[in-house]
Parts: sequence; structure tokens; C-alpha cells
Amino acid sequence: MARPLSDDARRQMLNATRAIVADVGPNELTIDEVARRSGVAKTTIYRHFPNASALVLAALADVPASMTEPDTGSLRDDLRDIISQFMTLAADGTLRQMMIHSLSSRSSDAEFRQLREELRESRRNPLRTAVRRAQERGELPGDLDDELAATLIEAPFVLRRLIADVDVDATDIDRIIDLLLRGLGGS
Amino acid sequence: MARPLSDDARRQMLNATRAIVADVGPNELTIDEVARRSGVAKTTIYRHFPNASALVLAALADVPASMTEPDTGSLRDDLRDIISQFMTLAADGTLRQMMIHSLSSRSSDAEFRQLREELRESRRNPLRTAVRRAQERGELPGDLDDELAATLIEAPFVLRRLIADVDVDATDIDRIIDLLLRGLGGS
DNA sequence: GCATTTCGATACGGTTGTGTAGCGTTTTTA
DNA sequence: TAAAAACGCTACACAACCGTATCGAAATGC
Repeated sequence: MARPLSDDARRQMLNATRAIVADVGPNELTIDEVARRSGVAKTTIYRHFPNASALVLAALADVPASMTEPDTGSLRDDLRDIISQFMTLAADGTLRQMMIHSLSSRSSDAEFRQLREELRESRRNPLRTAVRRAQERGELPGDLDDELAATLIEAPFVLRRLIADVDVDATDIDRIIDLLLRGLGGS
Repeated sequence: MARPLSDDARRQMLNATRAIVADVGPNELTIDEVARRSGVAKTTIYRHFPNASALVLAALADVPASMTEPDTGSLRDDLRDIISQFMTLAADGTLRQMMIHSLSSRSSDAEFRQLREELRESRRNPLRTAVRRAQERGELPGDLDDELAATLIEAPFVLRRLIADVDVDATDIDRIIDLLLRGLGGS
């Protein structure tokens, strides 16, 4: 009937929310801080979202789904591509903070946990597919469990990038993939 | 000169602190809750410790250092032993909560970070040693980087036990170690 | 152009946690 | 046995943060 909710204000608060999440994580985010950083009044934020959880979920809703499945015909190249995508996606601190939060959050946050689960699957799905394709090509033994393989592959990268929070460059990726394929014992 | 600080009260509050940390983590721990669970008055807790951080550090001080280095003469058996030790140590939730906390904690907690670093090294040192011994025996190639190898080995276990929070039994350990040694590509 | 609703701003009550103060009681040292 | 200090208890001031209320000013639909 009258003045609609301002799209501009909405954008401002969502941007500020994303920045704060990437910086200190969803747990430490306060509405007051969003108001301060975005320049939007706190009361206005509450006109758009009922609480901080809804705000954070709206701000992060489109984070997953941005991973694509490669099909190069070579397992090594497929893995290289998937891991590179993941590293790019995790360059900003958001993924890391989301994971930390979903680990420590109490029971309630069902929706947040689901978001994090989508994220996990968007990372593991391409890995499993790549493994299965390699099995069909005879590059990998047919009795290899693709779930276990996906865990083994992603583990060192998740650990270094999301947990230890150290950069992983292309050289590191190549070395680790090489070891994974060959095994510690060498060819 | 007069009545000394009660050892009994100290034990009570440290026990309660450990229980709370294993349960909800250091971040969610409150002095009030420690007082409630331990039956010790809040004022008494402040007579023993200046703040919650000091209390938590005192309660967790002796957690690391409990890992021993095996030397079975076989890399596979050494790894089995190290990982089993780690799984036992991590069975109670304390390690997991400590890791989560050290990830999310703000700058300040330097001492806590150091505690976590000790923990990490107490896990990685035996791994590196086992790898080097295997290299000396000719079980592994001499040019293998033991830092990288340790990361590759520990990663899937840390990920499953501390991050995903799923149990890892002896069978899982054997399967993963087998894959690590052989590589995904099979013997 | 007029009613309606958002916007920014300030203020407020409620909640939770911190760390301290006061006080009567209990324990230990000297 | 007397001084000193811990103990438990209650109360308090302080700080953050939440979510709401109120207000004049600005923007929009009809």
C-alpha cells in the first residue's frame, strides 16, 4: 500500500553480515555490529529479519552450489580441478567460519547445519564422481570405496585450508595428489 | 599465616571445569556453571583463579604429553599404534572441544593456542618419527617429506574423529592405513 | 496529494554473565 | 585460644546484547 522495504538497505545489511561472518564467524555476530558497519538502523534490520539467525542464513544462502564437476578424462586432472575450485571458494574466510560455527553450535541451528551439509556434499560429490569415472576407465581398482576415497582425498586439504588456515598453492596441490595416487610407498 | 586454599575445593572446581569443557567447550563455560556443578561458591573460585581462562588452562594443562612413540619395526604397525592412541585420547570430547575453541577464539588466548599446539605436536611427532624410521629401513622412499607425510596420514583421522565426530574403529584404521600406504591406485 | 509505511535515532526493559563486596561461619596456624 | 584467612551465601554494579517502543522525517502507492 505504501513505502516498500528498501532493497538498498537490505543489500547493505547483507553485505555487512557476510563481511562479519567471514571475519569473526556467525557466533560472534551481533545485530548492533551489523547496524554499525552497514549504516542501517537496528530497527530497520528487525523490519527485514526476525533475528540474527535469519539474517545470517539469508546472507549465506547462495554460498554452496558454486562447485562444478569436471570431466577431463584423467583422474589427476579432475582432482586438480576440484581441489582448486575448493581452494578458491575457501580463500575468503567464510567457509572456515561456517565450519567452525556448525561444529560448536548448540542443538538448535538445524537450518545452519543443513547449509553446512550442502556445502560438504557440494565438495564431496565431484570427488566421488571423479573416482567412479576413474574406476570405469580402469584407472582405479573397481572395489575401491568411493566414500572412503573421497574422505582420504579431501582430508589433507580441508585440514590445511579450513583448520590450520594456511594457504595451499598449486604446487602443494600437485604434491599431495601425487602422494595420494601413488601412496606413501612410492610407485 | 592462616587457613590455606582448600585442595578439595580446587579439585572439585577443576573436575567440574573439565566436565563442562568436554561437554560444551571452553567458550560456553561460565563461572556460574562451574560453581553450580562443583558445589563450590563462585567467590571461592575467584579466590583460586583470576578468571575463566586461567581456570580452564589449569584444568587442561596435563592433557597433552600422553602420547608415546612406538617402534615396532614395521611402519604399518607403528601407524596403527599411533592412531589407536589418538583415538583413545579423543574418545572423550575434550580434544574436540579444545580444537574447536582454539579455532574460533579471538586473538587474546595465546596460552590456549600454545596448549593446542603442544597437542598437535604430540600427535605429529610420533608420525614423523615413524616415517623416518621406515625410510631408514628402506620401507619408504628417502625423498619423502615427513611433514607432508604426517599431514597426509593424520588428516583423515582428525577429520573423522575431531571434525565429523564419528567413531573410528580398528577396522576403519586398518582400511585407511592400507589405502595410505598403497595409494588409491592399488599396489 | 494524502494515507501509509519505512527509515533513522534514541531510549528502554529484560536477560545473562562478569567480577567484587559484605558478612557470619569454619578451619588452620602459631 | 586467638588472629587470620578461607568458605558459603547473597547482593550488587557493570557491561553486552536482544528485541521493542516511540518519534519526526522521508518515500511511495493509489
